[in-house]
Amino acid sequence: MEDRIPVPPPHPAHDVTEHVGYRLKRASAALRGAMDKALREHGLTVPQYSCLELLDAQPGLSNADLARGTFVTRQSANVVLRGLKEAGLITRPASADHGRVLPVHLTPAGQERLHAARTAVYALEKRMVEAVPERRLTALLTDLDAMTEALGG
Amino acid sequence: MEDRIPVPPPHPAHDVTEHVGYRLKRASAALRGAMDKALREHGLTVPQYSCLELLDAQPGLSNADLARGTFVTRQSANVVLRGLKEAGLITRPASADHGRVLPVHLTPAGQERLHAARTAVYALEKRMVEAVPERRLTALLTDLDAMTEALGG
DNA sequence: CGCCCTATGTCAAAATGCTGACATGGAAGA
DNA sequence: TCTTCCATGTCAGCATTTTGACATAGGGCG
Repeated sequence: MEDRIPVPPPHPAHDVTEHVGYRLKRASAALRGAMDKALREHGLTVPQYSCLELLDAQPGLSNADLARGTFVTRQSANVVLRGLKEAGLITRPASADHGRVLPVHLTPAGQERLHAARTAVYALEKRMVEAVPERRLTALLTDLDAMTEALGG
Repeated sequence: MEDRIPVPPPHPAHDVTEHVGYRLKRASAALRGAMDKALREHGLTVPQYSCLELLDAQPGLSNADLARGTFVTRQSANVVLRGLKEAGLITRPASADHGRVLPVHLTPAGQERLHAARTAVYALEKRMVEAVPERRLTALLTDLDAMTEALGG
C-alpha cells in the first residue's frame, strides 16, 4: 500500500534518456567529440582553441577571464595557457606592471593557427545550425540561455 | 531583399559567444555544475548518478553499455563501476556465465541512494524545463537531437 | 590611514578521463 | 566447420581537471 502515490507531478518522463538534461549532455558530448577530432588535425585541443577564440575577440584577457569563458577552473586554464605559450601561440608577461593580472595576447603564429582551425570548427557549427529549422534558431539560443540562467549561470 | 544574400558561407557570427556551440557548452556546463553540487550532498558524482539511473531503467546493462550511455570510454565507466561496487550500490558477477559481458544490477542500497538523489536532480530538471515556454519544449528536444545526429552521434 | 573583503595567480595532491594495447568470447560468412 | 571480424573487459601510462590552500594586489569604507 505504499504505492498510494498521488502522482509524480514534476516527473514528466520515466526514462532518463527522455529528460532535457540527458539530451543536452548528449548534444554537448557530440559537439565535444566532433571538435576534438577536427582540432586534432590542427594540433589543438578544445580548451586551447576556446582560449584562442576568446583572445582573438578580446585581446588582453586574464587567466581568470579565460577560465570563466571556457567553463573551467583558473588552475585548468593556467595549464592550457602554459601549453599555448610553449607552442608560441600566445604571449604573457612574466610580471604584472599594474595589478596582479597578467594580460594574455595572441602572437602572429597564434592568429594563424586559430584561423586555420576556425575553418574546421565553423564547418561543424554549420552542420549543427543547418540541422535545426531556421525559424527556430533564435528560440533555441534563447531557451538554452534561459536554462543556463535558471541553473544559476 | 536581404534574404537574397548568397549566404555568409561559413562564418555566420563574429563573436564566439554568439555561436550555438558556445551556448550549448555553457548550458551543459551549468547543468553539470548544478548537478555536481546537488549530488555531493548525496555522496554521488555525476557519472555515478548517471549509471544508477541507467541501471534502474535497464537492469543488467554491461559496462560498455553504461559507457555509451554516459558518454565516456569503457575504461572510465569501469572505474565508476568499481566505486559503485565498493560502495555497495551495485552488484557485478566476477565472471560471466554466458558470454564475456558482466551484467550490472542495482542493490537495494543502490535503489535507495538513487531515489534520494533523484529528488534533487529532478528539481534541477524542473527549473530548467520551466525556464523555456512549454509550447517550445518538444521543439527544443527535437532540435537538440537533430544537432546531435548532424555531428555524428 | 588602516581594515576588510574580494579577486587573482599559483603550488601541491588527488580525482577523473582518455589513448593505446591486449586477450578473449561470439557472431557472421566462406 | 573454420576463419575472420567485431565487441567486450581490462591493464598500463599519460593528460586533463578539480579540490584545497596560500600569498598578494586593489577597492571600498570606517
